[in-house]
Amino acid sequence: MSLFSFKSKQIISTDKQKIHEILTRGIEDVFVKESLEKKLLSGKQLRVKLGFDPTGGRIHIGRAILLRKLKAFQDLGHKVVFIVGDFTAQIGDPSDKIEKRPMLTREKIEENIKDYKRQVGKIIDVSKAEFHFNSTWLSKLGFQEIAELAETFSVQQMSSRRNFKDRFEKGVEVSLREFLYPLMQGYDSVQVKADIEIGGFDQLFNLKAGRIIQKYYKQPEQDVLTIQMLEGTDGRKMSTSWGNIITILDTPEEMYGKLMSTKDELLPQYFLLCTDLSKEEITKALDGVHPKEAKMHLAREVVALYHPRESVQKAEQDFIKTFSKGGVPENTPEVTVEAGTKLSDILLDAKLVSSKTEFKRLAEEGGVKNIETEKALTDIHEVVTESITLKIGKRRFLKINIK
RNA sequence: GCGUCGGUGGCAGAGUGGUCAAUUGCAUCAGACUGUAAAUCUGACGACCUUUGGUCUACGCAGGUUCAAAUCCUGCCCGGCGCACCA
Repeated sequence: MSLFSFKSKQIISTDKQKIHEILTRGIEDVFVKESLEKKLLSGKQLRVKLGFDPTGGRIHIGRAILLRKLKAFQDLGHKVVFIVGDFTAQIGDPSDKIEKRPMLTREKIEENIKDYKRQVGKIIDVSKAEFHFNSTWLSKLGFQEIAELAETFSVQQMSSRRNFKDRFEKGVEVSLREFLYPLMQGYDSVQVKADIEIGGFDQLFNLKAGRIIQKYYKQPEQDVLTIQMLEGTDGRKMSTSWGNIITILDTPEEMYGKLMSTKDELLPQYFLLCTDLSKEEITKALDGVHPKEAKMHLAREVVALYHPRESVQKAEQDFIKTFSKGGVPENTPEVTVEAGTKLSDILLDAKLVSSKTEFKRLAEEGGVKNIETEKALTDIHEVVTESITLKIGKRRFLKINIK
């Protein structure tokens, strides 16, 4: 062991209250609980692993639950270890096999990681965390070793994994390669000597695979922590393609608004998983409180985690002004046109409507309003002769100035 | 490779020669109502126009049959499943 490892002796907190919080809040499953508790109380610095694919994209607040959990570990003094799945990203997940994923170039991966670090940095101190590329070791494995790794699982074991089983029953193909994926992820754990690995509940099998592989390599087995899955703002699974996500890069206004538009039933879940409020505070925030007020409270709490305090207030005021009082938001887009320009053309140019037909529909439905007079503009051939501010539907606004 | 079923609007999934710009569900959008961009109800949901109507483009791609095709035929491309290939 080199001298450098003694350079910064990390002080590890064994605060029982905090440990309890880590192991229960927003947690779906802990495996093995006793072992993990013991480890955390031992005062030894633990290596907490989280893998991610460098495919780019924004981190949403469902994913942020994981990161916030990591942060809790980091706060206790433990080591956060990120595995950049550059290898697994390329060959790993064949579930979307309609189109073969384009191979990510080295530069693209680097760029994505930089971006990822920037985003993660909003939650975690990345300077204290380790980053490893799993191609470093996975690309060097030979068939000999892969075969040995494969020996650690039986086909029956793999087949009983729920999402494989489902597909067998439905008659949907499961490729052999998919069987290999847990092996790779597990091997990552061996390489970084993970004490703990965390992931979403859907990752349970892969996480546990790490234990099996570590055991094979005569390493102490990692304990596994799975996080509850956060539902999207509409109650469905959170997914980029559904558009029901809140990302940690959203502006305060976007975040606030999206949180306000969540279903009432999701309130307790969001409070528990997305804020730092204690259980008692959450109970207080919900008990007998008007859902709208509770939601505003939630929105303030969440926005404050990712944005400065002042912008929280601003976002709230903006929301009240725009939606509760029917006003105009701060950042209303503006256009300047010649007098006599057709309204339909202006809106089309401003991309507020996708076609003239859409404009026609909106106008006929009374969805295009002059904000000052509250009058709906129903004439589809309306021509603009003076400066006006329009509200189209509930959340599209445009200020039109005349040259 | 052989067989078989299939490729339809953002998605799922009807439709098997005219009444199809295409049922329905989800998503989306609007209106009403409200507690908010929630819930509920109502409506809209290819584009363009001189708009009780008209025109164009669209049901994997390319042709063909027909007065008429998402629907029938031929070829091609892509996908699911079964069989074979191993034992």
